[in-house]
Amino acid sequence: METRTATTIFESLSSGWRLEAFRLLVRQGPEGMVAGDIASALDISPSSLSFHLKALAHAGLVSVEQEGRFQRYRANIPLMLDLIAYLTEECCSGQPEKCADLRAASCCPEAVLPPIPADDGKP
Amino acid sequence: METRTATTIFESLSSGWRLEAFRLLVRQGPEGMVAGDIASALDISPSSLSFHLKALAHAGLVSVEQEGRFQRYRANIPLMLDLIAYLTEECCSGQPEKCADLRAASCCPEAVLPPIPADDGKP
DNA sequence: TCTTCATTTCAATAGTTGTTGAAGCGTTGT
DNA sequence: ACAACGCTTCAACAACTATTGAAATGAAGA
Repeated sequence: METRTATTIFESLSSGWRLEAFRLLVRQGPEGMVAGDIASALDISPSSLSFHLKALAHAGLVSVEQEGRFQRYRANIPLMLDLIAYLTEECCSGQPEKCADLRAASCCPEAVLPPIPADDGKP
Repeated sequence: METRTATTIFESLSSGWRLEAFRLLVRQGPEGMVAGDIASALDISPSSLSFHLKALAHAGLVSVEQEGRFQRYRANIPLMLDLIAYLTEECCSGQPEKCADLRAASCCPEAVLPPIPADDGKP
């Protein structure tokens, strides 16, 4: 992933409204949600929500599909996972022993960082 | 994690300089890096770097320690992992079958999302 | 003590972001 | 055709963010 792509995504998650909207859509899964329902759930004006959804869509974090007179939004979960991979890749330059303590500090680290490769002694 | 905390972190990763600095520190691991070396590595002015490191520190993503006349910065990896957990929690409202296709779309999804609990038929 | 060095702080400036309410656009139902 | 609906776009404005270079701070060595 390019730096530019990642910063655009982070920027899109840097507002409370946008983060809440995205999390709502992640919770909703493939079903997604139409704009009006998101606005009701977050208690935000349609115009303001539209502004924020546009930023999320521009970053690629949500997709839109027209459905009659509604606009249905869905979270782009694969992109979210790519972002996480980008953020965690090359942690401690791939020297797992340096990472061990840091990994242990989180509740379920092995679910998040790439697995520590077993050292089989080969070059 | 509170929304406010998360948006502050995302905001701190929404600039190219800050994201590059943080990734550099993640790669560096517990050893960290002094400000001057970060500035050289990124080819940025000390004053501008200081501004950006301050934002990362304010978000809690990096820590600083004085070392003689140097300032040593280190990535806060546990916080990074907490953020990831916050972002991925409750994906598809915990109904894994809805998530299956989305997980499959990423290169190594089981390393990133919480494991899918086996359905043993119990209530 | 005086100088040098590493880094941060400050002030000025230019550019960007978010909110509001009104207007616009396409879709649906009468 | 018309009105109602759902949503987006627009313009104006206030608030915030980043960059620059100069000045300040504080530690180390002569």
